[in-house]
Amino acid sequence: MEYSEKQLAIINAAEKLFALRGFDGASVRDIAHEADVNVAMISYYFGSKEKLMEAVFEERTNNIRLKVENLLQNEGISHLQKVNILIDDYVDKFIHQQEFHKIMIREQMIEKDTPIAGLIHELKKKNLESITKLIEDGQASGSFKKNIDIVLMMTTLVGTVCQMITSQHFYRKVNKLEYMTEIEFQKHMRKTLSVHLKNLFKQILTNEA
Amino acid sequence: MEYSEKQLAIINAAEKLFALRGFDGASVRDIAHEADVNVAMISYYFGSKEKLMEAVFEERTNNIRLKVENLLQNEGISHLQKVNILIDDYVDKFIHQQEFHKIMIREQMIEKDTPIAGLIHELKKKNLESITKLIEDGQASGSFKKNIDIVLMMTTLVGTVCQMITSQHFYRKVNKLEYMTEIEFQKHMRKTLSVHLKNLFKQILTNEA
Amino acid sequence: MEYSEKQLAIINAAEKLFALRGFDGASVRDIAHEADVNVAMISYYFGSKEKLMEAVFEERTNNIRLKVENLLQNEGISHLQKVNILIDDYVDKFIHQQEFHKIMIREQMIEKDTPIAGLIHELKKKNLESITKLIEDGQASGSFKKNIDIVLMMTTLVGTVCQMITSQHFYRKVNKLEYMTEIEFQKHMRKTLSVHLKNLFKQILTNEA
Amino acid sequence: MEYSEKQLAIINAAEKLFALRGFDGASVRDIAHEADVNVAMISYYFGSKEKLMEAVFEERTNNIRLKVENLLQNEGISHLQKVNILIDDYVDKFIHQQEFHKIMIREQMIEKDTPIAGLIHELKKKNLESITKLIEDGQASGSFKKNIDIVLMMTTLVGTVCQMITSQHFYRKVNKLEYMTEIEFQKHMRKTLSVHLKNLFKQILTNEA
DNA sequence: CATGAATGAGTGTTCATTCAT
DNA sequence: TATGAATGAACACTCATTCAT
Repeated sequence: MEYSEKQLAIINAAEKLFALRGFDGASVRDIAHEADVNVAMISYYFGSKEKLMEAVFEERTNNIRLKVENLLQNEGISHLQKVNILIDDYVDKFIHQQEFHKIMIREQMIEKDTPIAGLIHELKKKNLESITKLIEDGQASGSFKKNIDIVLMMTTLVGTVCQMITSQHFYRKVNKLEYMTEIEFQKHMRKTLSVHLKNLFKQILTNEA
Repeated sequence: MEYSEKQLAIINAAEKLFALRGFDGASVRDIAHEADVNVAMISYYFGSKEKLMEAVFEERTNNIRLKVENLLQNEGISHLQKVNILIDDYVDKFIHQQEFHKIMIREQMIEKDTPIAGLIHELKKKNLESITKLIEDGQASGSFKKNIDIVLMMTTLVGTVCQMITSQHFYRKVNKLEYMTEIEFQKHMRKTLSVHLKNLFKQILTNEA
Repeated sequence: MEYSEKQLAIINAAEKLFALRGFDGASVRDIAHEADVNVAMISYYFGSKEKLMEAVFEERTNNIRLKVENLLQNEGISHLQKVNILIDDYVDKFIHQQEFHKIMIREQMIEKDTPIAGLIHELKKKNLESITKLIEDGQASGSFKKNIDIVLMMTTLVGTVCQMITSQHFYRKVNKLEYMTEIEFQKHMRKTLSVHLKNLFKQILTNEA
Repeated sequence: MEYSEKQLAIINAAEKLFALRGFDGASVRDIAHEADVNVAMISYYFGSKEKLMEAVFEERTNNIRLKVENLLQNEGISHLQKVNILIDDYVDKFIHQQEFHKIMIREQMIEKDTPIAGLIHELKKKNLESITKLIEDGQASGSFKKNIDIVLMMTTLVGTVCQMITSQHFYRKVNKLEYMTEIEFQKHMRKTLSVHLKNLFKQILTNEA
């Protein structure tokens, strides 16, 4: 699907406002105003508010999947290094696409069987499969422990990053990091999360500390 | 604040629907219908939809704080055991009050300076202070490592539990646990999270694996 | 009709708020609060909000009719003096019962055939009849001119006083009488209107200036 | 401000119903129905019910001010004739814009400091200034008496016309003028008021009868 | 292709009134 | 008799969407 400049403006505005106020809290009027287009354009281009949300998802999930395919075949690096690369990749994606991920967090909680719920499920399943391959590879080679609850491990990965995103104001205040610019703080979060999660994963996956 | 039976019915219904659909997604008519009361009762009892949300928060946060005070003085158990008790306490609270915690997750993301944002901030700050005391106690006695990023550690605790809650359907499906009753599955989650988090914390806090 | 203390409190509160905000602008809750009684009392005592309005009317129109009967028979004073007494009486009544008269002004404009419209019509008719007798008496004795449009004359009397009441803020400001207390200003209005209207009536009724 | 046909329909309907039932007594649904437009159009065009009221005022007060400027400079007519022209002008305006003037009467009585209260005050002040000039001109030339309470005089003018408007049903009934058409009756009122007020003013302003 | 105007359903809230005690 | 609780209808207003051009 190729979108025009105006359509992309709408998608960007929608992502921002959906993240900030939730689906119901963001009105199509607000979105249209934010995107600097006529209100009618949203129905005109996307059919409905719900379809716009789906478009946001499709647009943002295109390149969101973890790039694990090439990684698997690369024999020059250790299995743990591969996992570490994946962690960095994931943290980066999350921090750079905070707004979209906020939407995901919200939508995950809704129990309705919407098309979006399906998209999220699909995405998570594929990510899980990629990781599983990587882990099983490491287990086969003896690098990783047996009996690893991969879903639980992923829950800690995703959960820690999510929580850091949703409560970043609190984290910043408590640690007195208000002096940083937004970008500096993002780098700080990125580094901190990276080190922290690599340590955790090393412990989960291997027997060493 | 003491609430009547009807008021509690409204609070319960509101908690459920706010958790499921978000504040804007849940209409007062829906809530009234769920609570089996007249729509006007909500304004009558709580003044407004916003005030109802605040009532939900006040009602649910009354007993939500971690019971760390008595724990600190108990000298019969090790510092790590104290932390483990706290983890169990936290996991229990979260699982038994899933719906309220979903609301908290949602509200955390909104950047507006609402009274509720203040309540959440206060709650997190107090919990953090409690934990900090416990950890510093352990550090002073040499049981725990120095240089522990407590906020980050808490982020992993809260994040992992949150993520488990929000994606429990996915977790259940992938692990083929649909055969369990809701209560059995909750027990399973509780146990799994408890063991997992205790392991992680042991690694974070001490030098042993 | 005898009213209890509470009923009178309600009637007084209703008069005040109906005058200030109009019938629809004053809620029964406001009235109950102003009267310091339970909301349900209003329906309980008076049946409905409309009936309360009627009660206000009945209560206030009991003694509002011009006391012309005795005046007619008094042969010690001239016809013009009798008219002047009536003018003073009318001005006094209006100024001391400003609030009720404001309600009357409002209700007069509604075209619906309410019981209140009937009460107002009746009151005006009786007042007109009283005046007419007095004027015709004066005409018979040769004191007053023939061909006097009594209704039109009364329109000027009532209209001037009404207008003074409704625009008293404007009158006070323009004439820089803010330094007066409320009571002083009422006395001032009373005197000014009295002199002014007596002059006008003298001109209308007689041939002298 | 230029209004579309639909907007004018709304303004006309609002004027009618506000005059008849007062601001609070006239619902936006009634107004929309009277104007034969969708309820939402009122918010769409005017923003709110209050803003609609303001629009009614702005629309109706555009040409409502007394045309005294040219009159002052005209040297071919006497001062009293000028006053008489003004009286006719005023009576005409009032009778032709009865409904709007009813709104003014109602709004005048509310003590709140609304934008509309300000508009009314401004209008009355300007009208008063115009009249004052005219009167002072006449006084300077010796045509009019000294020591005239102009505000009081205007109170009689405005009050008499107001009262005639608000109680026209009574006037008509008492004088047995029901046989007239609405327009005939309006002409009758116009003529009657004109003669009556000119007489009164002549007496107030000059020494002759 | 694009848009201002328009719509009907829905929002949270307040209303006068009635109910149960 | 007196009242807190409760009700259904109505309130002004906003919503996502559609229409006419």
